[in-house]
Amino acid sequence: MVPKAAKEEAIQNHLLAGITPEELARLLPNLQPVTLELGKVLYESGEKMDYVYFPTTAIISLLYIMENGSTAEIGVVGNDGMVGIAIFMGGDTTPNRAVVQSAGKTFKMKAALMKDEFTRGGRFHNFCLRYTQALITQISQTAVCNRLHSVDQQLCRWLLLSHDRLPSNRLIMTQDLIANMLGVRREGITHAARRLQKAGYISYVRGDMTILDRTGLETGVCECYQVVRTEYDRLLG
Amino acid sequence: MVPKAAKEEAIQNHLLAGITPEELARLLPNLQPVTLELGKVLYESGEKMDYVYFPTTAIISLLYIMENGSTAEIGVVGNDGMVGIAIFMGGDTTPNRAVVQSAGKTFKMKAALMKDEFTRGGRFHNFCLRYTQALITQISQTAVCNRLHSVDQQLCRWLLLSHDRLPSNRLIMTQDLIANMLGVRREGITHAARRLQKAGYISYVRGDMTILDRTGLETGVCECYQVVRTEYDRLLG
DNA sequence: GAATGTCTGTGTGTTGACGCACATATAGGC
DNA sequence: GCCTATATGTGCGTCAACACACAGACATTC
Repeated sequence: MVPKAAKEEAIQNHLLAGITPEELARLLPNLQPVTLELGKVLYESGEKMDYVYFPTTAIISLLYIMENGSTAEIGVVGNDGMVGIAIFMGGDTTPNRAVVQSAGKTFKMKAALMKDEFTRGGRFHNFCLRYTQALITQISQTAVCNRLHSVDQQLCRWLLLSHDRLPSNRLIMTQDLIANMLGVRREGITHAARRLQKAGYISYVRGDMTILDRTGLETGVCECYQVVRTEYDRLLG
Repeated sequence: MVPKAAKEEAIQNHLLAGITPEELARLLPNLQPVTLELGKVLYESGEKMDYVYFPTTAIISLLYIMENGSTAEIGVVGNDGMVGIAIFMGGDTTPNRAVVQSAGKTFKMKAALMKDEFTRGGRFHNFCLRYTQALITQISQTAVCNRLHSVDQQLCRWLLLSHDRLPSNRLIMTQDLIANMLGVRREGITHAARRLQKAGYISYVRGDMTILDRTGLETGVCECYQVVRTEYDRLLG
């Protein structure tokens, strides 16, 4: 039996909300709710993926880890999508780490079941592919932004992308961790965050950040944010 | 009738070379050979794609164009892949421009025929998806490289990625154009290229560059190149 | 061979981000 | 309350890349 509450919770994830009732009915018994703590690693680079994850309130960051240990984020996944696209794309692994950026809930499903449902075709298949294209846009825009924009702009972009995937205005995260995500120095984030706080857009105390004025953040962001946002809406809206 | 010569030429493209004989036989009558000049734009950002392109000797660059006109490359496609993945991913467009970086030959095919063959499933379907995953890795690594590495390292990476997709050691391309691809200043490329020439790795005269010592370039490159190379081999090798 | 346009080399000053060092502030355990 | 670990603020020297300016080299055209 599938309790109705599980369905209500599952469709907080936009992909699960968008598929047909028949598809959802097939998937629901296989979706296991999991609560993820900050910092939990879902996949290690090159590691075979056993599960696909559909976040509802958690946010997952996709990171590349350099040989010297420095890191850079290539994309972020929340209730807009799924973690583990390599499972149906055919590669089974990626050279990235998937790590929990904001604690919360997800549903996980066995990789084999994911492949089965994907190969049935149908709307689920199409949704997975369209989501993948949206993710490609996000990664592309990260590349562009890393090349051409300032740390200030990138912090705004990152905060807005996170906020879009967050159930509240609070983000539990130290400046040191944000710096690791963006691949910049911790001091760089301190400077940028102070400016945003002085402007009244955010407030923060020791790893507890609150977004006070989204519109303000949007004035400080580069065009990259809107490009990604528009593309997600176009492909999955 | 499909002349045998056309088949010989088509399978210079690795995707076309890897699919089943039946699939190739179905596609061949629909593949039109096209010779592309340097600078030719295949798709504009947001423009509906009418054709998918399978390069054999040409190289296509995927660029993002900022509102202020500055540009940055997010990926490069040669005989290893195809241009126009948005056609089968379902989005039909992308926010990027596809422009010819190195003149040469491609085969093009109507978007509708591409979709038909893709939805048949089979090895072609799987190859398209695996190629897409490889491209994601390339874009991801571009993001990482843009964040963490020097112009010198990035030029080496770019030259090696291009050389892998080139039928010869010659690359017809001015420093100004390379700068636009990498999203850096022309002078930055001048400096980096001079160092590589002094080291004997390359030689160049007014937009005519020759790669003399690949192994040398590999000593100057960051790990990003090898990550991408390995992933292409794993997924499509 | 003169004129023009394009490509490459070089200099100067500026700036954004880095690396390092250390000061201050808060939370939590004992 | 004290201690320690962690988080944030700040200063300073360095450096890579930037913007701008212009000189020289080569190619093409007439």
